[in-house]
Amino acid sequence: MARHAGVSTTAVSKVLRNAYGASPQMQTKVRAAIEELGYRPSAAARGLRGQTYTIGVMLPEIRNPFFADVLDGVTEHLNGTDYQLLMAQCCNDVAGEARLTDAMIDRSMDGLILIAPISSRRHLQAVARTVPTVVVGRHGHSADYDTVTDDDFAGAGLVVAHLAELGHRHIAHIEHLEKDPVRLVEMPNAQRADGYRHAMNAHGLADGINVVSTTYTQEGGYLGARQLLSRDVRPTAIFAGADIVAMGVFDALSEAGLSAPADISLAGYDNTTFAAFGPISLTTVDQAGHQMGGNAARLLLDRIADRARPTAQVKLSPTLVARRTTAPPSSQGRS
Amino acid sequence: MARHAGVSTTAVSKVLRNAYGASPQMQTKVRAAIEELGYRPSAAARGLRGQTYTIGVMLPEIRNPFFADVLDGVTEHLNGTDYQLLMAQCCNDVAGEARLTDAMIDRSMDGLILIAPISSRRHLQAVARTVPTVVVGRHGHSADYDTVTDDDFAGAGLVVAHLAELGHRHIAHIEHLEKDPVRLVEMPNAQRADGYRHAMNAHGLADGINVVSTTYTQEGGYLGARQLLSRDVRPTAIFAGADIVAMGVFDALSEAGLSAPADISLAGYDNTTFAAFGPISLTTVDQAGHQMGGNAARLLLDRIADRARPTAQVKLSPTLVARRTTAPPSSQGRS
DNA sequence: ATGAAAGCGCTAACAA
DNA sequence: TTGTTAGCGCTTTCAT
Repeated sequence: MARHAGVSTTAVSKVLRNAYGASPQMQTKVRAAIEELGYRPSAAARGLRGQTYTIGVMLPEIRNPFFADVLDGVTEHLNGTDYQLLMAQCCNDVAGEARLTDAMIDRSMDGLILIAPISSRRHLQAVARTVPTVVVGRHGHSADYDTVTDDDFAGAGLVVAHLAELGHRHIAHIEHLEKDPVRLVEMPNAQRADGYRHAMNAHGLADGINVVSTTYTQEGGYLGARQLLSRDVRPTAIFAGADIVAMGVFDALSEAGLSAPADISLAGYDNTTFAAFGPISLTTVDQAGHQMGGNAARLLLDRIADRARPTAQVKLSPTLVARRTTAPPSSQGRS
Repeated sequence: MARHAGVSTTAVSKVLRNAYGASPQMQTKVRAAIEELGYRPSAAARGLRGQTYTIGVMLPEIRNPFFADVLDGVTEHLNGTDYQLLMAQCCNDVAGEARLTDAMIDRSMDGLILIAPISSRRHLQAVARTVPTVVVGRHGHSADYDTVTDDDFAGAGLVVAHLAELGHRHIAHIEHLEKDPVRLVEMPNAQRADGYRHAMNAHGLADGINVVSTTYTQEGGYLGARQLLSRDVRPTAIFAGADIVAMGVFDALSEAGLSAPADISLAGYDNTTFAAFGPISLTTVDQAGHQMGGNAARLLLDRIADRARPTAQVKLSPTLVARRTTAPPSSQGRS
């Protein structure tokens, strides 16, 4: 290739990287040869010395549209740069996450964006010390990685305020069961549950606090709702910790011959496309996933440029999206 | 690392790859050193000589749950192997697809799975000649790449048969507008439209043929349905070419104060989680995305093992999933 | 069975 | 401004 252009490989390398020390005529000569031979530099070989121009994104679940929003934000920010985004879905267990981060490091990626990781803090730190890393959707400072989060505590408060304003006093919450002490502080689900309790107290609704612990899945929502519906005192509103959980609640409601908001008000969290869908029209909280992704990408590129820069914590504010599944409590709902 | 174990780098390499020529004692010695140093082989450097153990998946749209199903099938089949899956979302335009396939080739991936690509056949061939490739969700033979498809023609037939059996005679179809002559034959959307026409004729419903061309998006479904509803002769049933299109149809129906199946029957295609969701309960066609993914992974590994093997075309049979959005036509629906 | 040496396609330090 | 040279961390002949 270099021979074809009649120059040295160094020259080619320089032109490719727009590095210092390449005359205009050299540039044209090399570019012509590149064009002619359809030459493409091997990112793999390049990675042995310099950068691979590859950024890895780890996502826990591809089906959750919220993560797709985040991804769009990342993609958009990276458009026009030389970086290529490669993502991998992860398996929802700590060992799998470690395997995946290792795999990305082995492939000498230039930077990693970890979305809602469940790994130990210790592992995240180790990863971040090896390769520039941004953690999305997990609270907690670190000197090694930047973070982008949504203010989940405040978001839960928005939901409670909305329902309280409609006149609900007995507002139940379905949370994702969390036992690990670190994650209990850092995971969004825990923050939402805390925010719920705090807001209930703040609105003088301490008596209406009612939490069911399941998982952030449709199944979890279904089981949680069944539990709530079977209790002596039935809540007039349910705040599901995620839209996907609300889907499960819908299932349980229709099974019980109930509907929202006629019999019970229902709110979710994430503003997924599912929530926005007309026939559903779920009241929910918008996390601005797009912005989160954009911020993550920006922070990552900044860190790649300067690894010594102090870490940043970006916290975005959620907004309530009131739709048709929430309404004032029906009289029969009170008990 | 080799020094730490007191052996040559060659020996380490051999142990790592379970290659011939490593005594048991050598094995243990090396493995001990690996453990001790927490050593990880660089997949990047490895790629310069041998394989990278990386498989790339290109998907057009991460939000479509059908693609997630396919991905699950691929992942499951690859579990337990040394291969790591990395995916990238593509931009729905030919140039972007080319950029992405190039990027994956530059990163010396061992194999590619292209899901529903819109690139020219020529480009696909060029890619497949460079790296083992399996094309999913696109009809048409090639001597260079294996294919995995669903029998879309037959699937459309299932829908028409189901509706005809219910007594519908005027069944409209919303298709994805396709002009490119090659894609007109190879793309699933075109096959579905063909299958629809064929089945309508076969059932003696040639008069009821009514096709609207928009796009396979929610917006496309909305616009298509509005067009159908505004015509003099209103169909008693709508066959949307994809579940996502059916979502748009729902929007248009509720806007017009109509509902399915009371006023009009509605069927989709893909059996996405959305269709299965209780309150929706959309009649649709199941493509067995999971199986498609598994087959794609299997074919790819086979091809990586033997690049000369003749290509295979796997065509899976879809099944109808009758749910609650289809019913016999209401009398007022006839016009 | 083992290890020395060459080289995969690049980039970076240096010399010309 | 240019080209020469020495690696990056692996795999792969080919001697030993």
